Formats: sequence, C-alpha cells, structure tokens
Amino acid sequence: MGSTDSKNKFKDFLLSQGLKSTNQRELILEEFLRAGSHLSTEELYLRLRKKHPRIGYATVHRSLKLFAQCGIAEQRHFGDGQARYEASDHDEHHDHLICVSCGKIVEFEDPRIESLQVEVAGEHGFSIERHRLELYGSCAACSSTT
Amino acid sequence: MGSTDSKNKFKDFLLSQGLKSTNQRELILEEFLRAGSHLSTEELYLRLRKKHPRIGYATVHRSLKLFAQCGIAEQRHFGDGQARYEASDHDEHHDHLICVSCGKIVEFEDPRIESLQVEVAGEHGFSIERHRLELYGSCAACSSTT
DNA sequence: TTTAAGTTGAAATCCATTTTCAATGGATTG
DNA sequence: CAATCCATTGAAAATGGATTTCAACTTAAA
Repeated sequence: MGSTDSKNKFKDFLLSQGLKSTNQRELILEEFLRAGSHLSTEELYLRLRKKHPRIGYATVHRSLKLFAQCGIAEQRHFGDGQARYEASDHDEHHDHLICVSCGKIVEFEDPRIESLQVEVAGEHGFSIERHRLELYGSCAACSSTT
Repeated sequence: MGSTDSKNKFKDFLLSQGLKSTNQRELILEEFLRAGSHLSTEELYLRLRKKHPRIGYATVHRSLKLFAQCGIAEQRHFGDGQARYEASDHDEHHDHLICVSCGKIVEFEDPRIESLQVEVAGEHGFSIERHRLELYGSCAACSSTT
C-alpha cells in the first residue's frame, strides 16, 4: 500500500466518522509512514518533536489509535512492555523474527505454517480470527560476534 | 513434572541462591500448583487470601518471579494487559489457543509447525531461542452460540 | 462571520508492576 | 539455646506506559 493510499484512506475514515482533518494528524501520519516499522508511541513522539516541538505525546498516542482503527496501522507487542505500531499491508500477513541481542526485527511469512495453524485450531474446535507468531533468537550478525 | 518435583526443585533453587525457605513461599507454591494454569498474580493472590489473609500481594508477585527464575513456572502475556503464569513442563513445549469470546485457553503442540519455524528462521540467518505462537478465535461453544 | 462540535497539549489519572522500608523471621554460629 | 546476620514480609509508595481530563483552540458547517 503506497503512502498516498494510506493518506486517502485516513481522510476517508475521518470523514466517515465525523472526525476532523488537522495539521497534527497529517504531520503524525507522514512521519509514521516515513519512519518505517515497529515504532513505539514514544519513539514516534520523539522523532516528531525535533521538527514540531508543539505536538504533544497524547496527540501522537491518539493518532496512532486512529490509524489502527482505520486499518492503516497495526498495534504489536513484542514483550518489552511497549506497544509498537507498523504500517498495515493488507495483502500480506506476516510474522516476526526478533533478535534478542540487538533488537532487530525481520518480517516473514510462510503459508505452510498458516495452514497448519488453521488445521490445528480446527482439531480443537476453534475458528481462528487472528494469530501471533514471534520467533526470538539471534540474528546472523549477533550470532557471529559471540 | 509432578508437584513434588517442583517443590524440590524450588527448594534446591533457594538453597543454591542463598535464599530462604519460608512459610509464605511454600503456601504460594502449593496454591500455584493446585490452581492450574494461566493465573495472573492478582488471581493467585485472591485465591490465597481466602485461606491466608495475611499474605501480601507483593509476596505473591515476588514468589511468582522466583518460580519463573527457577524454571518451574513461565510467564505469559495474552494481550489482556496482565501477566499470567503457568507451571512449566520441560519435556513438552506447547502453544496456545485463546477464545476471544469466553477467554478459554487451550494448549496444543504441533511438531510440524515447530520444525517449519526453525527452517524459516534459518533462511533469515536466525537461530531461535524461543518463540511465541498464539491463535485467537472462537472456541466450539462460543461459535455455536452466535 | 458565527456557531457547534471536534481537537489539542499539559497535567492528572489509571492500573499492573515493582520498589521501599521498618518490622519480622530463618538459619548459621558460638 | 542465644546471639547475630541477613533475607523476607507486607503496607504503602513509586514507577512507567497508556489513557483521560479540561480549558483553550481549530475546524467545518451554517
């Protein structure tokens, strides 16, 4: 999904909900899309503050929630106690590899795992809505350093 | 792993760390083993309080952390904002199915998924230490009620 | 404009978790 | 057994990320 698509989708969302387009929301969305994935609220706030010191943490927080509601972002938790957000890519679901040493996060997808999940859930009478798969370990760089 | 094993393992752990066996720790461990899986600190504390009103929340919290350190318990997060603990079963790893409607938690394991995880991680140069796989959806009972 | 309603940012609040600290208790030593 | 040392306990306070409050400010519709 291109960044223009996301911006339009967000505008449509605001309209449809009777919410307003504001300068802050635009700035926050732009920085969010520019910054790449897996940012915490805090990190996005700090990045924004460099150029726009008047934007408050609460507004960043509220905007990220709106992005998630609208479907252009997704909230994640990787066990460090902070929520992180990533830009949605609705065509492709993906899971995460997290390096416990340097914090690097790599996305992957594997249809074989996906279908096994559905199968296993079915055996227990469950129908899956969503799932979370995270692999924690050492990336190539960190493995070779040890 | 039997409950006697866990108790012995915990005593050995305390000794090896220069920590002390106390009445509270024994009571908390017994209730933890008796109560079954996926309890939050709060839930365990409330159960204990019925029979032992003098045990404090902080002590329950600290004991659970000790159980985890010692390897007889594991901490989990299922996205409801509370940490949960379950008794370790070191022979068998397992993952979780969580019903988003009634909160029911079912454990499962699938060696095929496990080995695919190792394979996929290897393709990205990662060596896995641990992973987390959670499937969220509706259990049989909740699906039929809708 | 004018007006009604949503938005903003600083500060306050929330809530699970974690820490503090004075009192208490376990275990080692003489 | 008594003395001593040091870990433990529990109530209360502190912490930290997430969320809400509220008065001032914007936006967009009339």
